[in-house]
Amino acid sequence: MKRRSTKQREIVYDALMRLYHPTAEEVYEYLRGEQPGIGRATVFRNLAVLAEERRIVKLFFSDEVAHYDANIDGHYHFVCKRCAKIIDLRTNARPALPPEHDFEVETQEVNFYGRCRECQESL
Amino acid sequence: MKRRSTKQREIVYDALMRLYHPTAEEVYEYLRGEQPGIGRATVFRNLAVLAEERRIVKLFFSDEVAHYDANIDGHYHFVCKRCAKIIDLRTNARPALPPEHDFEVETQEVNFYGRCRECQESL
DNA sequence: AATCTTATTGATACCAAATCTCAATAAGGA
DNA sequence: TCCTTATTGAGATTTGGTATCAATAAGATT
Repeated sequence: MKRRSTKQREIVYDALMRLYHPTAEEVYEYLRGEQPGIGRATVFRNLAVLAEERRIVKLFFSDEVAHYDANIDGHYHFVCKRCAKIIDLRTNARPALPPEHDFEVETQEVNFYGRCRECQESL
Repeated sequence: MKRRSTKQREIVYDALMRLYHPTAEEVYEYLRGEQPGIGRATVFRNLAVLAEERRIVKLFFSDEVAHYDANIDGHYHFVCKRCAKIIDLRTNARPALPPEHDFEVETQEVNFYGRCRECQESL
């Protein structure tokens, strides 16, 4: 099944570059503003396609909703348990798989959960 | 709101110790066998309570369903993208947060995605 | 440029995981 | 034993995401 390049796919990709770790729903809401007529399923589908093509990254945190990231450089994430902010952590270190395993690793993710600066005072 | 200890909560915890990274639904199905009468919502609720109390760990992978783990020692996970197996990776290394951040880290997770041994041959 | 094949779209229906509601039950302190 | 109220179980509801399908359009072939 040869893949075609479509206007909608690039619109979704462009939107993602302007948003910070949005969910699919958030991308859709954002685009309804600028591109009325775009379908919900189209947004969800194209995010999946883009992730499969490795142009974007699909992220999973404890809120149980997929988030997307146009930044495909390997980096960690910090998630605040109180305000739910997701923050990029630049790093060059990356955890290695224990060598005794025969796994073919394609991607990896490192997530930290806790409290961001602003939320540390509050209960 | 003082928490009470209940029979059902311990039943859920015991079940989790016997299962390997189950989803809440799988715990429920398992318990319906041994403890008919236990409610679905009760299983979901108690898994959440146990995770909040840090007696178990709630895990998030790319299948977008929460998994639970009675092993609370810090360890990594490998997820096979083909057969969906989740495998514990023992390790003593743990990634550190870049020191310039003011975050209070409570938990962290490290996940690898790829192909397990048996799935490397298949398309 | 006209034509053809079929990937993609958008509307909608559908599904499944998780949560919410609420009357009945039971934990555990008085 | 009595009281307060956290917890339970059944079922309804919510919600993120997927499947269906006729209409559209990408892009290869004449």
